[in-house]
Amino acid sequence: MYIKNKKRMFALADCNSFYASCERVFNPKLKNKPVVVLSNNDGCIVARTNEAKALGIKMGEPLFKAQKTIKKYNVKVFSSNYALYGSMSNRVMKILEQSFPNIEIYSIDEAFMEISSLKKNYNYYKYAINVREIILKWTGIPISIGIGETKTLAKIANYIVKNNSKINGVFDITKIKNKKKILEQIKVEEIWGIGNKISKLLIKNNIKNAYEFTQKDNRWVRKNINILGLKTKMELNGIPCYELENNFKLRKSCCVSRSFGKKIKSLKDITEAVSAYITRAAEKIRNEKLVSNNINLYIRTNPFNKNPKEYYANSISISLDYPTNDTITLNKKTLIGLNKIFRKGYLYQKAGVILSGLEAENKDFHLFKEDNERKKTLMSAFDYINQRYGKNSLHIASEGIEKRWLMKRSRCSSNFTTSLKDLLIVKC
DNA sequence: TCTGGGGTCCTAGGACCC
DNA sequence: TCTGGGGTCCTAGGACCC
Repeated sequence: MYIKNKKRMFALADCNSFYASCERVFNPKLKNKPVVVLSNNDGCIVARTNEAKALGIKMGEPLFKAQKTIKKYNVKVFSSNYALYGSMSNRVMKILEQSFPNIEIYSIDEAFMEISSLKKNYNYYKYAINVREIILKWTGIPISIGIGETKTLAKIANYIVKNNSKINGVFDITKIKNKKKILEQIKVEEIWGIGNKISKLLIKNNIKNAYEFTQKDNRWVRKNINILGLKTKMELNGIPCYELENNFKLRKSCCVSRSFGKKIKSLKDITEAVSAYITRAAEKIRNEKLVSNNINLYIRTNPFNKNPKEYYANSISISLDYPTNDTITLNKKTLIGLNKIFRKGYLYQKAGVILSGLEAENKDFHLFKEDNERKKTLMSAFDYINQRYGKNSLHIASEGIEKRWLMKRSRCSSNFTTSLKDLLIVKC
């Protein structure tokens, strides 16, 4: 419950160039150097330090397109190391949680905080500066904090910090009563919630910046964009439409998908890959005590290939007879689906499985109860062995041994925070 | 030659019913 | 020849996010 007329305040903390900053923490030689981190399969650039941004390397750019610049300026390149980033993220989030009572962890490197409940006349700016310093000192990760009357304005404030070297890590947009000048400098495509499609539509209608968007008629926005567009517009005007979301919400789907390290042709190789993906997905939902009602499986060739005769993509939705998280049941069903959609003669590039219709495991499950209990015991043993002796110590036969489909990951740093060997190296 | 992965929400349109 | 209308529910696809 919120007191009417009380000024609302949201803060957004966002780690700067997060993945690249993580690499820097454990490799001081990277300080002040251009660094980029790649997506899975060493495909695209997904994190860049300011030095790399200054060289004109774009977010999401395929590695091969940036290769020239990388060589010329000796940019340091890393494969993504999610074990490391996940553990660094936990450290940052712990400090934020201790500093702010109402927090929503929004992504691996971002968190929203509702700060209007802090003391009256509190100096939010000073407090945020202080938290920022603690995080930098204790984890080595630099962050930016934006403060605004709504989540969208906090995002804008954060954007301003990141794009203005004179601002020292924190910007409070609530201090600016007339926001016209500041919003005029934000291009529509930089607004949170306005993506590629909608920004093009707005520009076509002569709306080029955030201020012009705030001046547009509500009915026009509702009709030509959608309800979310209208909410975004209202948030820019300082009217909160989005509250903090609680972090314990059960997820609704679970996806495991990968591009293959090499293009693969045979049903045998795809079977192995798909089997590994569904096994991983089952593990993930078991870990969260969820069961699934539906599997969606898709396979495709390279979508960038211009020759339509060489392109094939298909998917299949498989309803389960009863909700389950049993690896063996899920594997069987998925592989039946795969046999239905697989076509010979194509070079496949990617496959994925999505478990949906997720619900909490029900202990009073009557139908198939005995069968279910037996499977559950087996899966517990399966998970125990893999946790105790390392990932994939035990796996099911259809995953295969050759694994010709495994992704590329040629420039990976060590798991400094999780492996004992690396911890010793860091200490020395 | 080489182009990521994992989520959420909204909406249009089809299926079905009376 | 003439062939309703309105409601609900579900799903696929599209848009967005990091």
